[in-house]
Amino acid sequence: MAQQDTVEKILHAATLLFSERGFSETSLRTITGMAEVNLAAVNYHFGSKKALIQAVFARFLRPLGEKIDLRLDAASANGPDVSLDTETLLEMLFEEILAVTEELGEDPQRFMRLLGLAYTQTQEHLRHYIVEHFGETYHRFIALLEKSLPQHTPIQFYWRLYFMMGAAVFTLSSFEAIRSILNADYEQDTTMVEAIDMMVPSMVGLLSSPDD
Amino acid sequence: MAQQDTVEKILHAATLLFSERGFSETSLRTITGMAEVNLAAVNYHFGSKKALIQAVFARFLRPLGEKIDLRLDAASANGPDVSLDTETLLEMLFEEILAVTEELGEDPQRFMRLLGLAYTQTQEHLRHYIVEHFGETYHRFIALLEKSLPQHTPIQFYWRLYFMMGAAVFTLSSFEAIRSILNADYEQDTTMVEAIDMMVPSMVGLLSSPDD
DNA sequence: TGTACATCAGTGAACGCGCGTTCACTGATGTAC
DNA sequence: TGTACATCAGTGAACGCGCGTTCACTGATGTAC
Repeated sequence: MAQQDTVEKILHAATLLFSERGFSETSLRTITGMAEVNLAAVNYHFGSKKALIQAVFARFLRPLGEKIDLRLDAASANGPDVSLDTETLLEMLFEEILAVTEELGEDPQRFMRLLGLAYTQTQEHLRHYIVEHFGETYHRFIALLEKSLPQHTPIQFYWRLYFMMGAAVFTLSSFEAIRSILNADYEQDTTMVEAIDMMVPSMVGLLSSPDD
Repeated sequence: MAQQDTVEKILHAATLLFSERGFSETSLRTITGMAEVNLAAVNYHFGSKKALIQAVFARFLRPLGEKIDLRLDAASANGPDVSLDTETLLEMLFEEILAVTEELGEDPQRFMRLLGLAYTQTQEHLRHYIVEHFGETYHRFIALLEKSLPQHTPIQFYWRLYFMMGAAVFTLSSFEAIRSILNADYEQDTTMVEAIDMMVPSMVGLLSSPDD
């Protein structure tokens, strides 16, 4: 068995289990059991549980950052002061999230749940890791989003950005729960793509409605 | 020492520590250490760690439910088909959350963080407990909120409700982090009440903006 | 071509540690007669 | 009023368990001469 098989099997199982249960609720024994590899293989390949958690995020965030940088580079080819509107920026972000998860063969909902967990669970090392490895693209994207909403003061923009992130992370990471309630109470099925299509206009409304 | 002292000391320390670290990341030894009571006192008074987690929520949710029921009763005294507008309902909810936390001598932010954790951490017993003991008032409130937004289909309303809950829980539970970034980047301090004042109009906008 | 050695993915068993829980016990207070 | 008993909040020490990590080892593959 090639090394990549074991590493990839561990990353896939860890993505699945971490997104379902959280980090400290998931043991290495559960992960290696599901991946059908030896318990010691995690420490052999990654060094520690913390490093495995970071690797799970790097698997998504590295290609996502590259894709977004490419899109922003392409947009700025026309001139140095790019200006994209709010909706275009949000749609671009969701498109690339869906593209990355599809290439990795993972469910996009799992990735959104992981992002939510990175914010809400106590994993200081993880937040540092994400800022260090993904902060540049993040700030580049946020700066363009702010530019697309010139009506706000920086502080108003900042609050609304957080409201939006909360709505997006919470909704997409609880997608399966919301979906099953919709099924039970309204006899209506829904897909992640439909949820995003419903969410983008709401997000734009939330971001662009006038101050006070 | 009267029983209430020990019980209350445990509940206070647990509220503080759970909201900061999460449930499985907080050990009974840490809680009893901070509360300055014996380790075995938790199992003596509450029976188990799970029961302690539920008691921490009951301490907030029981009085909150009672207060909201009273407010809704008072509003419906004028006639059986109450109709309150969206903003009034949201303001009422936040007012009562602030009132309850003040009476308990706890920081409202901790309570919001606990609510967020109840959604995002794996604690099935807790979600069952909350629905069982607080579900009635919750559904009564949501029904009135839906009534205040007649322009939406039930499904549209349902999605927007989730967007709003995500934005509220995420923002208020990350309040301290947001506050310190605002301080550092914009040299501006902010309070929880100001954040809520800024949030309510955004929430109303998010809920009431037209479909598609 | 053959032999000796190095590299490296992977393994099985054990390590110490912190966890939630249990249990026999204490000592103060209240109750019955 | 005095004595025996019951109740109950609280305690100290130990329990077994699952955890992340470590370590000596294996066996296959590649490299040097």
